[in-house]
Amino acid sequence: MATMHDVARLAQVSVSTVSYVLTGTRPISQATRNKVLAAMAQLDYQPNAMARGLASRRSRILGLLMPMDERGLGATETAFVTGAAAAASAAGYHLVLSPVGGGDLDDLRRLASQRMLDGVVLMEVQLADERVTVLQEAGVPLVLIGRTGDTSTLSYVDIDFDQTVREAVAHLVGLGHRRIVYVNHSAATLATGYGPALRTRDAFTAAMTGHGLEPVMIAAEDSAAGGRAALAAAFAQAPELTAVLAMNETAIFGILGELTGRGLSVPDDVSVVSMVTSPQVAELATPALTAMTSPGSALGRIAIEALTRHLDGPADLRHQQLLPCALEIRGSTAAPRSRQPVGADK
Amino acid sequence: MATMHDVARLAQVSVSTVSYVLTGTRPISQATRNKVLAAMAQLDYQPNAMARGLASRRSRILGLLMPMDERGLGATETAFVTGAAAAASAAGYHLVLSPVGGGDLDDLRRLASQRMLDGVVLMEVQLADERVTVLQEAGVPLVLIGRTGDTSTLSYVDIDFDQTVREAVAHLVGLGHRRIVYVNHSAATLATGYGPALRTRDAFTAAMTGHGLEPVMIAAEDSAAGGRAALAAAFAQAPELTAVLAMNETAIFGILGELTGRGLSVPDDVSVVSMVTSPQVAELATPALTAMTSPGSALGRIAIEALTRHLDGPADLRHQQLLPCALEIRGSTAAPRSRQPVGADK
DNA sequence: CCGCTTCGTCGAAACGCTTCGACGAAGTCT
DNA sequence: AGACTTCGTCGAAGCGTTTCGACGAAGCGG
Repeated sequence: MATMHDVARLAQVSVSTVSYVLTGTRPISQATRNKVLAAMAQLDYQPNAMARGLASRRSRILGLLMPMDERGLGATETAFVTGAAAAASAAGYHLVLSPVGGGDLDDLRRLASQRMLDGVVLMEVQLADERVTVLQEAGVPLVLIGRTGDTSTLSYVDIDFDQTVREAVAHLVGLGHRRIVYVNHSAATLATGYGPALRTRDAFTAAMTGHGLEPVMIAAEDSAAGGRAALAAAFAQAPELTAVLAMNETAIFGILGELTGRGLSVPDDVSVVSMVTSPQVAELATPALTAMTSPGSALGRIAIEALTRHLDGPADLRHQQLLPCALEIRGSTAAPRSRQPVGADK
Repeated sequence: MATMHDVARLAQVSVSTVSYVLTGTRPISQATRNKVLAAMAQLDYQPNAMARGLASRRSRILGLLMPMDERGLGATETAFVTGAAAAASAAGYHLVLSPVGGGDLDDLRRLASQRMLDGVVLMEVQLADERVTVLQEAGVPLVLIGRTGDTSTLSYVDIDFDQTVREAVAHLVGLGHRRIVYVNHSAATLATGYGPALRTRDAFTAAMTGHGLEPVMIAAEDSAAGGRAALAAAFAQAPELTAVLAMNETAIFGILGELTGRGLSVPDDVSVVSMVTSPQVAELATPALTAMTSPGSALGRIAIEALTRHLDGPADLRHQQLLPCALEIRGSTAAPRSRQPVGADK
């Protein structure tokens, strides 16, 4: 493995000159640069990342910390990752994904204190998230995907849940639906302070109230069975419902199954809108789901860009941005059969 | 940020003694050790990963290289990851996930040559995989999840597709099915030399032939639409089919939808077995799918253990191991209606 | 044609750790 | 009791970079 010394010797320049060619920190004449470059190519030289990191005190590695639960990464989260990876690579950083579970707070502290990561993007942030505290104490530059409760001091990118819910409700109301049920994540998830669940809940209430309608929300376990149970609960609370708005990507298949099981057709009897969903998942269902498509890769990209800007630029500016989901109409929404002049049988 | 010198000064020992306490490379008396440990605690000392890596020429970082396509990680792949992460942590290594796409061969070469990774686990290996070559040339210790065509020189862990298919077919045949169609990945995927697709194809042919039955295989695009098309093709080729064996986790929902669309019920009219599937996905469908459950986290764990053993132990032993999937019977398989004495209407 | 910048390069000192050889102080063997 | 091993510790030499101060060589205005 060739070192800088080897390159310097072959090119007949000093080691520091080689370093300047590599980093661009000081001007180098074209002639010298070419000599050095040629020597590098000839020796197939690759700088040693550790030595570089030690001397410069920056690793050029960014961490993307994501909790990995059993359920796996949905296409939405994957889009974060690919967007982030592309942006990091473009900015000349490596991106490493670290599957830190909730229990690994010490592990996280260690990782952060070891100066191995120049900065960190944190996914799936809770309203009160200890990881944020740990990272801040360790002095690691930080950007969130999601938001804590107190957003004032941190950089973040997040989905604009308020607008997303408002649009979804508007779509349904525009079709003529009046009785709309919102299927959220589980009660347990709500209790832990999971931001998206909480924010969409409030946004739903506000949107429905704004239309003069009564908001009905059901909490569903993140499973197909949870979706089925939620739908049963929904019919119990609002027998005349004509539309379901679902936040829970996992439960949605249970909801659809239960609907079919009750002999109800989508979208003729009940319309379904899936929130914060990727096109891939929306297409899995039959009929394909009308969904609010999450701006997945853009979120990842923007987070990384904010982070690198913070690292490279001198300014310690805060970046705070909300992105709405886009309404994509597919086959699971239509005007309600019973009150619209579409085909008033039954 | 405290350094080793600070600790040494406070504990009134030499720097090397502190290092020996940390690494256990040489014996240290209990008294000295306690002094050092106390000093570390008092200063909240954390060793600098870069300096450590530079001096010891090992980063204690392992890479898990996984291609990230749009579709996201299924629960199966996620299980690899969590299993691997747990094993790495237990062995005192960090695990970083690197989403290297197919095009990033140069990127991979750079990563490997920069001595930042002590070793690598490679996922989703093709039969002829350039990444393997690149990594081998860079001299990075390597374990595969999956296999290349020539398995002789490499360490790997993989699913025992042969046995898995055999068991699945045996289950179906045991129920009385004779006309079984195998829905594989797409023709394009097969053409790229994707091992699982190829191996299951051959295993299916062998298993069916072994039962004196005719193997029918359909290639399906990895999408719900692909599944629907595949089912149509299946009925064209084998109108009297009573069972579907599917390798394609994405297409399976299309298959089920199309079955329902044709007025066929699962499992009464057609039995469905999903291969290499996680319980979570199997439960999404209605009825829940009988599936061959992949040994996900075990695969990840074993791969990492093989890698760390290779790194820490002196031996350059090869580790080659196959794990079968476990048959989990749920609601999507039953005896075929038409030829079994169950209820011979229609 | 003389001081003054600017340019391009060099040598050497970090960066924070591991590891090697050395060396007293004990213990062990004969 | 002397010659030999351990045992526990130290000092110093790296590991392969970056970065700082210095310094000749040009280039420039007056």
